[in-house]
Amino acid sequence: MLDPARLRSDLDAVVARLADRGYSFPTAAFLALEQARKDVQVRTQDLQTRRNALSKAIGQARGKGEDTDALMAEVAGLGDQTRALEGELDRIKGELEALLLGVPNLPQAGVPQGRSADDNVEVRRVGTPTVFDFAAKDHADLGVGTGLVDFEAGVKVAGARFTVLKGAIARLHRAIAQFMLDVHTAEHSYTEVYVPYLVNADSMRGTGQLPKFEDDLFKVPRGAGDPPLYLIPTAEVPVTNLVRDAIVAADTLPLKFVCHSPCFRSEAGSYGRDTRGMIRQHQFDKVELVQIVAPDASDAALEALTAHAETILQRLELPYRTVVLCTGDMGFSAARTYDIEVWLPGQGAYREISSCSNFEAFQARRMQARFRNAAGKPELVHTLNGSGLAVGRTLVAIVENHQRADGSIAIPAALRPYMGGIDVIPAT
RNA sequence: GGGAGGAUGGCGGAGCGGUCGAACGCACCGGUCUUGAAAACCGGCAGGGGCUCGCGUCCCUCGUGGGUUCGAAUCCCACUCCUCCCGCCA
Repeated sequence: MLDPARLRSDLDAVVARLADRGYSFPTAAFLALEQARKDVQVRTQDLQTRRNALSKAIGQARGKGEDTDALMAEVAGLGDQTRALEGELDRIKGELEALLLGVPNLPQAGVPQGRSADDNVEVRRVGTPTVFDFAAKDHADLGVGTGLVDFEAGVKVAGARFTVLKGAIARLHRAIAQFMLDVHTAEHSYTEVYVPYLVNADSMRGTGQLPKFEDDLFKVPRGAGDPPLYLIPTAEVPVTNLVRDAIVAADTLPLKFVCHSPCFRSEAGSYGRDTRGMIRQHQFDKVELVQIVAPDASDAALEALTAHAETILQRLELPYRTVVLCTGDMGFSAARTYDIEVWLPGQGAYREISSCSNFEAFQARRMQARFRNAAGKPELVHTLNGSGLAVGRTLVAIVENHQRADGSIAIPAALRPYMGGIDVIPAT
């Protein structure tokens, strides 16, 4: 959520910056609501003041044994009037909040101007696209070729966009996650956390998935009277919400968490896209990096977090590039985002394998996540997160980049300790 | 699932329906004292919001939501969560 004070004091600049990312701020509706809010709030508070003063006077008079009939007559009806106006104020504030919850974050200064992914700017490229002296296959063919990736079983058990892994490929999947966790905890000093995979609506609202993107989520209804839960689309949600409604001590910052979890996405609206293979699944694993930092530290933290994610690709000998997303391609809650794209020979393209963002105070304001600053006053923290990395897509990248002419797959050296020492997954 | 108790500021913990946003203690901050520190003493110290150039001032918040009342931390109802006991399951 944007800072309401800034919206009031600097509306034109905010509207202009939102337009840069293709969002049209409902200025007229906002101004009308804001005017109504101000008007009703002042009247409400005025009534409350009078009611409180008279009530207090009644108490004092009673204490002295004086007659209170005159005061009682004066206050008669004030309570009802006040309650009516309070209800009106609540309604207006609710509308205002609903409006603001639908407004995306402001891009940082320096984020390139653009409308789509075509306008993203490459900031570095590491390694070179893998070349083969044989006809390379994509991961779907390779996986089926090993007999260890079973797309049909996934469809039978659950449906489209679900996949079953077996044997050495299932182990490779596990090895990738273990490796990432070990690197981030041991070398990058993140604290590993295990969290719920079903969360409540407050958590989804805190990180920005609700109210606007409910269609992207799997919603789990419960018994009558119990509110629904939601399957997490990323560990970002439960992990970042650890600091919701909290005031943390300044000396505990930065908080750095790493979390391996499954992620569930409805993929509504992506029909027909990436239907082949396991690039886009309803369920996939991800190792997520989350940082909670002081505001003045968030820019540097984004660079560091992105580098932590890139380390994994380097260790796995995978070529990649890092791009900064343009204003028009950024996610709803982000102020600045780097996407890390791994080279996929099967597609002959770089494909997203990690997205690292600084949300500044956008999520913190929704969550009321604060720290006690040097002045001793609560102040909103900044939140960041990034994939470090998506496990399923890393599996795809390894299979495709480390394939051999006979259809077997070489295991990168970094993963062999996690694979019981084997260095190749043979084709059947 | 059954029963009992509880929820108050960063923490602990008081609070006959009326000067209670809340005693007291701890923690924290500032000061006096001290070579420095500790101790002692003095003072400060919840969050959010409105109006105001500012000094200020007003409103809301004692788990959440309703209700009673001129007035609710305090009374009533519902809900949530926590603790303990019994049962059940892992």
